[in-house]
Amino acid sequence: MDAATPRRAGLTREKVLNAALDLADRDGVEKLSMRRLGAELGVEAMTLYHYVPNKAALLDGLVERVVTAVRPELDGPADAWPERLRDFAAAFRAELLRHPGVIVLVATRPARSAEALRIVEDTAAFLGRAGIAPVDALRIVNSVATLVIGQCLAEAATTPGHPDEPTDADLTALPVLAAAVAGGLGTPEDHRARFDLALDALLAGLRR
Amino acid sequence: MDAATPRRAGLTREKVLNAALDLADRDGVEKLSMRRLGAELGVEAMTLYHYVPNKAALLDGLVERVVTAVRPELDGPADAWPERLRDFAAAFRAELLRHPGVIVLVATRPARSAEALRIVEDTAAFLGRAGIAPVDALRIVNSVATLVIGQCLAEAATTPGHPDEPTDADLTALPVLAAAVAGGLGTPEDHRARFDLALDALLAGLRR
DNA sequence: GAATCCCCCTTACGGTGTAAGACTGCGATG
DNA sequence: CATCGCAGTCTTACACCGTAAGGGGGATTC
Repeated sequence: MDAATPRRAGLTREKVLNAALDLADRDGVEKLSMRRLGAELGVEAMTLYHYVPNKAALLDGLVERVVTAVRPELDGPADAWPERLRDFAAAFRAELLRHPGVIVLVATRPARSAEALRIVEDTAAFLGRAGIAPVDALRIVNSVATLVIGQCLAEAATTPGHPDEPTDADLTALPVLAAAVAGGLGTPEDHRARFDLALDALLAGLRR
Repeated sequence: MDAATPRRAGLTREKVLNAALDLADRDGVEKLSMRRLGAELGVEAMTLYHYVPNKAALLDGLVERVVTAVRPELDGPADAWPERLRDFAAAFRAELLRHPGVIVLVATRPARSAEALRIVEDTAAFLGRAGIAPVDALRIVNSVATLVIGQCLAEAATTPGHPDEPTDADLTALPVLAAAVAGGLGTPEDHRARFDLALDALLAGLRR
C-alpha cells in the first residue's frame, strides 16, 4: 500500500462541505457538480453520497455554513438595537461577498436548521427586550437580512463584467445614467455606498 | 398537406418567449429546458435556436419581459417622488409574484437592455427634478428595486412549503418565533405586511 | 482464520445544452 | 416552366449532469 495514495480518502461531511465551498467560490455554483467535487477530493462522484444524501442537501449545507458563520452581538443595552442590527448587517454582507457564488443559494433556500433559527430567535428576543412585539421583531430581522441578501445579490450580479450599467445601449441618450457612471457608479466603493445608504435609511425608518 | 398539422410551426421570438414564460410559471425555471420548451411548441429543441441564440439569451428575454412590464408613473410633481417610488414598488412586486419562477432570474441577471435602462434613466431624472444628484438618484432607485426583488425572492422561497419557519427544529425552544408563528407569520398577509414595513421604512429613511 | 462492515468504485439510465449537418418545401429568378 | 437559394425543421452526436444499483476489497472484530 502506497502511503502517498491511500486507499481511503478519509472523507468527512465537513471536508466535503469545505471542498464544495471552495469549488463554488472559485468557479461558481453552476460549476459545482458531484463529479467535479469528487475529482477535487480524489474520489468518484458516488462516494460523496456516503456523506451527503443528495446534492440538494449539499447545497443546503453550504447555505447553513455561510449563514451561521456570522452572529450578531447582543450583549449591550436593548435600546441600541439599530446599531447592533447595523453591525450584524455589515458582517453578514462581508461574509456573503466572501462567497459570491453561494449568495444565490442563500437567497433561494431559506436556512431552517436549528442553528440558523437560533440566531433569528435570539436576535428577535433582543428586540423584544426593547419593547418590540414578536411579530414586529421578526419582521424587522427579516427586513434587514433580506436587504443584505438583495444588495449582495445585485452586487455579485453586476461585478463580473466590471462596468455596471452600459454594454448594451449607449449612454448618449441616457444623461443621468451617464453622469452617474462618470461619477463612479458600479465601483466597489459605490456598492459599499449603496449598501450604506439603503441600510441606514431602512434602520432610520424602522426606528420610527 | 394536412392543414391541421402544418409543416411549419410559424414560430416567433415572441411566441417562444411567451411559451417559456408559461412553462417557467407553471413548473419553475429548473424545469425549463430547450427540449421541453420545444415539445410545448410542437417542435424539436434545435428549432428554437433559430429564434434565440442560446438558453442564456432566452432567460435574459424572460427577465426583460418581466422587468419592463411595469413602469413608474412619473407625471405628478417631483416632490412626490417617495409616493411614486412606493407605487412603482408595489406594482413591481405584483408583477414579480405573478411570475415566481422568474424572480431568481431577475435577481441574478441584471437587465441591461435599452428599454430597461430607459426606465431607470427616466425614474432617476424624475428624482433629479426634486433636486437629487444623479448618483444619489440612481442609488435610491437601486435601493427600492433591490428591496422589492429581495422581498419577493424571500417570499417565493418560503411559500412553497406553506408554513414559514418550522419543519426542522421544534419551536418549544424558540419562544419568540413560536409566538410570531402563532401570530400569523408566514401567511400571505404577513408577507404583504413585511413588504410594507420594509418599503415604508426605507422610503421614510431615504426622504431624510 | 472467519465474518463483518465500511468505504470506495463501476456501470447504467435518463436527462441536459448545443454543434454539425441533412432534408423539405416555398418564393424568386432564369 | 425549371431551377436555385434559403429559411424552417429534424436527426444525430457529444460531453456533461444527478443518482439508483450492486460489486469488491481493506480494516476491524470475534
